[in-house]
Amino acid sequence: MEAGSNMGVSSLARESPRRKMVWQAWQEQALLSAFSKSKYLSFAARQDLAGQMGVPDSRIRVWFQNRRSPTGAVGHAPNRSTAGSRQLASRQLQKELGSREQGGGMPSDHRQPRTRITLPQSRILLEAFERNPRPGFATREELAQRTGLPEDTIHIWFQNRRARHTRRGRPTAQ
DNA sequence: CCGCTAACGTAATCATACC
DNA sequence: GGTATGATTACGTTAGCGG
Repeated sequence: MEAGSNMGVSSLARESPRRKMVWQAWQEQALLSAFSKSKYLSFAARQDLAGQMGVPDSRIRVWFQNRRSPTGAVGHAPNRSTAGSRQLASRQLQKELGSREQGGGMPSDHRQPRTRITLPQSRILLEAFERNPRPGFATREELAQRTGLPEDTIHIWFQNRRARHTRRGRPTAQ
């Protein structure tokens, strides 16, 4: 399976992840309380909770993602990727949030507003991507400094970039 | 050493900016 | 309308903290 130049992961030591969050008891209670009300948080609600707890909102998002996982830990369930369930979940979120809204049609705070990455910022990220498509926390922080973008946005940018430009890249005439 | 779970990854999808 | 791409989801894996 290996022929030396594998773009692979085995020999490429992964950079250090972010330091693992350790919740205070009162923070965990706040999270549990919010989760019991709804398994999903709008962007506004997530920001609000993060502000109250004094933690980055990305940590709240990850906590909810992990918490939503069946048994909260994963490990089995050979369930195939059912596109239907994703759509359903999205629908449920929309419905929950939508039911509170009425006639307004203000989808603004459901999702984080789209960040508009400028060309100079793109150049910095692209250059970093060529050096290492999976930067660790320290590198992402450095890029955040250099670009002025949030670290979380940079993390997402790399995920999207890997998904769409790494392997079977199809620039489609560009 | 080991269990729990934050952090992280991929793939698909939703949503929006831009033409 | 179609394309590009940022943000969110489900689901699975990796790895750090603390017992």
